[in-house]
Amino acid sequence: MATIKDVARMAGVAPSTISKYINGGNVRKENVASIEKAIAALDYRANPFARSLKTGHNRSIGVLIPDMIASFYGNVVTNLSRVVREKDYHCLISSFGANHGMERDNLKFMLGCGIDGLIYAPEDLSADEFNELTAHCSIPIVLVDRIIPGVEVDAVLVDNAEVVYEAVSGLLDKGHTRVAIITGPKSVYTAKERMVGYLRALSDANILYNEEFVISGKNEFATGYHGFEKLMKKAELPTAIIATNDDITMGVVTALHEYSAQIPGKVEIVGFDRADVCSMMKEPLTVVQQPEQAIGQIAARYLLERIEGFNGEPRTQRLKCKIVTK
Amino acid sequence: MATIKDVARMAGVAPSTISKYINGGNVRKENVASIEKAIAALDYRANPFARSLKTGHNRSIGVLIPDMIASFYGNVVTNLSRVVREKDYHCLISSFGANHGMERDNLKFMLGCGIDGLIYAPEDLSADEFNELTAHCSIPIVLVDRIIPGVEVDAVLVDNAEVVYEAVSGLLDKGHTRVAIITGPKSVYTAKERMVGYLRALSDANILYNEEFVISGKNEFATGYHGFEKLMKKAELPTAIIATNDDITMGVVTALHEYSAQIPGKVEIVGFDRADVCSMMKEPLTVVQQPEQAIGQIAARYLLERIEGFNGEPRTQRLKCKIVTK
DNA sequence: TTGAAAGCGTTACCAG
DNA sequence: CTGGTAACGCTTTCAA
Repeated sequence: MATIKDVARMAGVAPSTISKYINGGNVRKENVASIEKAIAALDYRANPFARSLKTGHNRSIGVLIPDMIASFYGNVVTNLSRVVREKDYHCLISSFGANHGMERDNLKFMLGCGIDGLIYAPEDLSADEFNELTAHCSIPIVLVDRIIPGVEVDAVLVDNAEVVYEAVSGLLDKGHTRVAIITGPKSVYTAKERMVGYLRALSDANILYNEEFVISGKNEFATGYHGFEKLMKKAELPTAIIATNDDITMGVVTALHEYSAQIPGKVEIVGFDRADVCSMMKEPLTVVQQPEQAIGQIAARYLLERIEGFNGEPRTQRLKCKIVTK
Repeated sequence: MATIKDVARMAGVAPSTISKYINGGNVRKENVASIEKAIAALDYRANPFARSLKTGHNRSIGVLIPDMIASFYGNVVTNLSRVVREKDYHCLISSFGANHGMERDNLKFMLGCGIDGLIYAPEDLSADEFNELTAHCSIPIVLVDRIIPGVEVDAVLVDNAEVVYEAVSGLLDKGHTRVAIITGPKSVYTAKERMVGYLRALSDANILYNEEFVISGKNEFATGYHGFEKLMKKAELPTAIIATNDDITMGVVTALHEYSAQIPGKVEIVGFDRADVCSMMKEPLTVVQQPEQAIGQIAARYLLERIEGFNGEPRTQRLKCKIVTK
């Protein structure tokens, strides 16, 4: 690769002049011409390492998420990267597959790899671990989707408990009395909050909590599908089910379709995230739609503000989810 | 952040000794002790920019894919990152959302950002553009899932045409004569190859190609769902449909479930990728299962070999897909 | 085994 | 507006 010196030599000016030109300084017209020619001829591109060594930043942000298979994170990341791109930043994305060791490991790498800031959806990290890992690193961090209780940084979340409360209350208002929930791992922040909303709705309606109607498992298709099967074997069948994750929802919907002929009465489903699916189905499916676009955009903005020097108190943005029925 | 000099001062040795220690050289026992203490006390981590500036590499590879929402790429990337991690490399992942400008842009950034190698699933880049962009950059590149005709680098693909030929022939052998296909954009390499397999199977069975039975659209749920609806409005209904992408498959399956009561006769579906779904459905669904794990692993290995100096002829690995029915 | 010194490619400063 | 010089933090060399 050509270096700035090669360009300088070819253009007949000093390296510092090239640098100035590249970084938008004023350079005499005739020099501009020869510099541009030399850069084009040599296909010169500034060495990012050398530049970052000098400037201390490299216009890139890290994104650390549990997995890249869920449509939810895919959408968040897509929107987020659009915002940072506008400011000429780039995204380095890494996922840790809901594996605790890998989560620590990736976080460590991200913090040490020279990014200017990090957007992070934690799965299974304690506040102590977080503080230990980030102690000596000065880049700003924004948490998305999930928080670590006790960690005080900017965060962008949704109103998990509230929207589930609303959805379940809606079912109860319609006359359902046996509402089941199929939800994610008990260790995951969002699953916990959603469970809280479910329990509170039941309790506010004076309905006794029935352990049989609570199924918790990994955030995946199988949990929803098998969860539905399990529920349909109970002595008393639930008449409604809320699924708190997109993959779980798809599993429940698929199972419902398959078993519907054999089920006495109807089972009403409330799902999460897959508004695209729900909008197309003939049988009305209600889903909780998370504002993925806003989550990504606000998280990106928070982070960029910090990178550019904002130094105020940590902010927490709780975004409202929508409940959509077709 | 503490620098190597700080550590040296604290440990009472020279910076070069610290460097040697860090990089696995021999250091006197007593010095090891004080060095370790100093590193821990200062939470010292080598500045990656400075290190890379010196060594010319930074043990990271780039992964550039069309989107991060499809489960296919999610799985490929997950497996691939496992392999590189074993060799202590890290992945920088970027997606371009099937947007041509962004694809060029991201490729450019990736090539200039200092990674040691790149794994790339191109969507819409010509050989000329590829060659132009990579001309002056010396890192190895491995193409996955899709190739750019005319570009000679390592590539890991699946036998798209063959497996679709086999799947469609299977349908024809069963007696189906009206087999429809719902497939991705005509510009995408995999969609083109899969179409070839479809056409060849029909032609080998002496069945006339019927334009009405070919639906092409974006690789998404809606294409499958609406495609199914469109097909069911034809004067002559297809008795089987092959969907050449995971999202399209989910769309078709969902629509089938919804409309099945109103459809005279049965419609058999062959889908792509979502073996998890198919394994759980009671109505048998056939899917083409791509070896995502192998794709990721082999691509990673190819790339690491190149990074470590292998300099042989470009290799193309065509992996076999499996057709699974439950 | 150790450490002084040179240098990676860039930017920042300041004198011209 | 220009260019020489110093410095960023690290690794490498080589002499001690």
